[in-house]
Amino acid sequence: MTAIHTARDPRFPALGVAVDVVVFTVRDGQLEVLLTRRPDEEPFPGAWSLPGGFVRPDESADDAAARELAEKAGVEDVFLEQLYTFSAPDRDPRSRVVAVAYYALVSADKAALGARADGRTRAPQWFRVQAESEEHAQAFLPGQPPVTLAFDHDEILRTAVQRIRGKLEYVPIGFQLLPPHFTLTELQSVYEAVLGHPVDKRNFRSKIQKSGLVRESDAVKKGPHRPAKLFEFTQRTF
Amino acid sequence: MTAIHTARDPRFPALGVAVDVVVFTVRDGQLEVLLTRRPDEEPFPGAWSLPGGFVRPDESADDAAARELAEKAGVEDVFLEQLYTFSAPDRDPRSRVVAVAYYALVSADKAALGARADGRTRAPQWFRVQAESEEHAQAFLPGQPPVTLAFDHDEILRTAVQRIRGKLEYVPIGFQLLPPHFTLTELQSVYEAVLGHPVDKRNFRSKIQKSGLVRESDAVKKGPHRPAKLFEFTQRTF
DNA sequence: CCAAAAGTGTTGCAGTTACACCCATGA
DNA sequence: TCATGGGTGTAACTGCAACACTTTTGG
Repeated sequence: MTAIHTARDPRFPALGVAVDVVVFTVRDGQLEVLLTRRPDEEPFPGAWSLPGGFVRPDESADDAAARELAEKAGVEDVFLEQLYTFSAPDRDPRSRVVAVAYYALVSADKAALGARADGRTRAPQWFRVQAESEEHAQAFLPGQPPVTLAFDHDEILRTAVQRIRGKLEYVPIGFQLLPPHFTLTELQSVYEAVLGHPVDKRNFRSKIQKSGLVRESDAVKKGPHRPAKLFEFTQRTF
Repeated sequence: MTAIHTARDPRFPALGVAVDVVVFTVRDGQLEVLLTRRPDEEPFPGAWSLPGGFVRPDESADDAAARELAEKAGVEDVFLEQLYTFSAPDRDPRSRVVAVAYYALVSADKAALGARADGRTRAPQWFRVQAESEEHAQAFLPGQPPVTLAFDHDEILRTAVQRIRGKLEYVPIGFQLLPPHFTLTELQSVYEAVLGHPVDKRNFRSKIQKSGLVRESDAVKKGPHRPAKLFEFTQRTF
């Protein structure tokens, strides 16, 4: 900790730049977020926090976020977008760290592969997101009270939930949370999980079909009931 | 330049955090942006650039942006919002600098007070913004070709123009660009300048009046024609 | 034949667009 | 009286919300 107080170029005060990634998935109709456990050291020993880490000298923040996502969640080539930069001088009690926050959308099938442990942090874990109002968002495990996240990560999570809700209305990000083939009911379930409220089935289906964003495939999903047509995106990126 | 390579905490590589502020105003129906001239030293000697500077150890990026705005544009208490963080490793050829970009909206009456010079940089100057398509935005002086900005500031400017256009549609930021009392024609002119295209007078007026965001005052603006009613915002903040 | 989920249309309302003329004033 | 910008209403259209029953399958 003393090293950072050595004499240096005054334009570069002792200050770190980190990325934190809010990784979302939807599983069983529930919005979930990936959290990692902090080591048993100050600050916030053992607390849950968003996966993140310092930006390396030769990489952009975007690169760093993608790297963290690969390391902590084990996923690549997913939707990843910058959220906001958090820079309160005391947001990290040890030293000055500016956090460039990102959010990622991962389909449930990819999410299952991820969540690997490394040496310092224990295995990351998926938490459900509870966000009844616009101003609150909390992570919790079923049957347990919500957890309080380290640093300002509760605020980052809240900001991320607001962002995806707003964005879902006019950008087709819902597709990012599904495998290549999906039923319209599954797509609707994703929308409901993100928005936090039910949507009308007939209106939803007609809107989606009119949008031209999905194409009917010839496969069906079977079950102990009427089979559902499987759809696919007409374009993978937007 | 060597100082930043001294041994130090590895979590804090030699890396600076700066803020750049895209200060907009609307004057004579034209969207304008404030630019400062770089000193005659590398990199980009004498080039025009967005006002900005390094974040100090004890201030947040928000604070730094507000400070830059006060120092370079001479304005305080204006609309100022974070835009995006630019972090390509080579965006500053000298050394690693991450830029947290902001955009500000200043009314033309306040803008006239600002634009002061300091020792290193010459007096900042207002440039018009040309942005016919969504993908291009350039600064220019009347009768002159567009200027190429230093660093990645052309990209930042373009991002800022996209942002205010998108935001204007659903957030009443147009008011930030006007003095406390204004005519509906002036407000319409601000919208047209930001959006870059004309809007229908009758539809605009009925939408604004229905919104409840403005209140008719009892003053009028005179001229060599029929006097126009002056309006005021019903709320100063949103 | 029963349970479970899939699938399907219409109507009313609200918001948006397109559009042209008269009004009040100062010079 | 003329030039200048201020001010006003309506009709067609489009998108969104509300709403309930029939179909297909496996067990």
